[in-house]
Amino acid sequence: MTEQHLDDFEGVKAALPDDEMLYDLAELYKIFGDTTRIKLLYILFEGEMCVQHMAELLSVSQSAVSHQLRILKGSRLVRYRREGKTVYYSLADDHVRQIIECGTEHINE
Amino acid sequence: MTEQHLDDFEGVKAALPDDEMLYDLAELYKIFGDTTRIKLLYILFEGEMCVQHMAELLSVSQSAVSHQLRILKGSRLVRYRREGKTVYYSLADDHVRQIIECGTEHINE
DNA sequence: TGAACATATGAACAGTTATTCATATGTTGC
DNA sequence: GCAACATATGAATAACTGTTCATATGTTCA
Repeated sequence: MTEQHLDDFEGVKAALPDDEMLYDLAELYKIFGDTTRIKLLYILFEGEMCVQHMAELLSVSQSAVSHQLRILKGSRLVRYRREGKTVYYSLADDHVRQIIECGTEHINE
Repeated sequence: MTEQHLDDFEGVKAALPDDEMLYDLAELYKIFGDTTRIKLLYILFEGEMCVQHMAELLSVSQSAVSHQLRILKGSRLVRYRREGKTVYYSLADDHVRQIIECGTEHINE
């Protein structure tokens, strides 16, 4: 006996979000798909921190951290404020936390 | 006046999940960070579908779809059942939906 | 202004990844 | 067994990505 499967191509096609949104969504997840960036975000869960300290804490070069923060900034996942020579980064909002919690649930299934 | 920022390296370090979990988490998000895979998952939101139909629907080669399904299978995000020559894929559980909804919220902020 | 420091950025390189092509595996019906 | 079909898979290639190195920008203080 045959189970039900999708034959209505047009119906399914219509249910798909538009390409732009699918692209944006993939771009967002791509950002979480790197351990350095994930670590940076986890650090910022604890509060704000300057670039050099993040670099030291993760044993990564200052340049690498800066490059990654640029990406996080570009996606509006983090904010920053300058205080003299130092720049402190922090989470932009609570979305990051939610997204990471979502993924963590699957991992710890 | 100085705002509060993190100085307690050891404290923050202790708050970080272990490397293995951070790695797994990044690997999971990496999977969602590709438009073809996101589209496949969205299709499966509607129900189960065979490989060739997915390929046609997305205008991607059968081989490409199969390769991507392999990755999705590997992360236990999709299931499959064989019916004769045909293999039908479907979502493994509701985690996928939750994770994607989480990301969508940030996009539509 | 100039030295010292913190961060940002461009170019180059190495490693990774998605697709394609060719082909193998697996299933059905003759 | 064999032809036809559906799917899976390995190798090769092109595109993308993260890090490093060198250097630029920006800030402070003397």
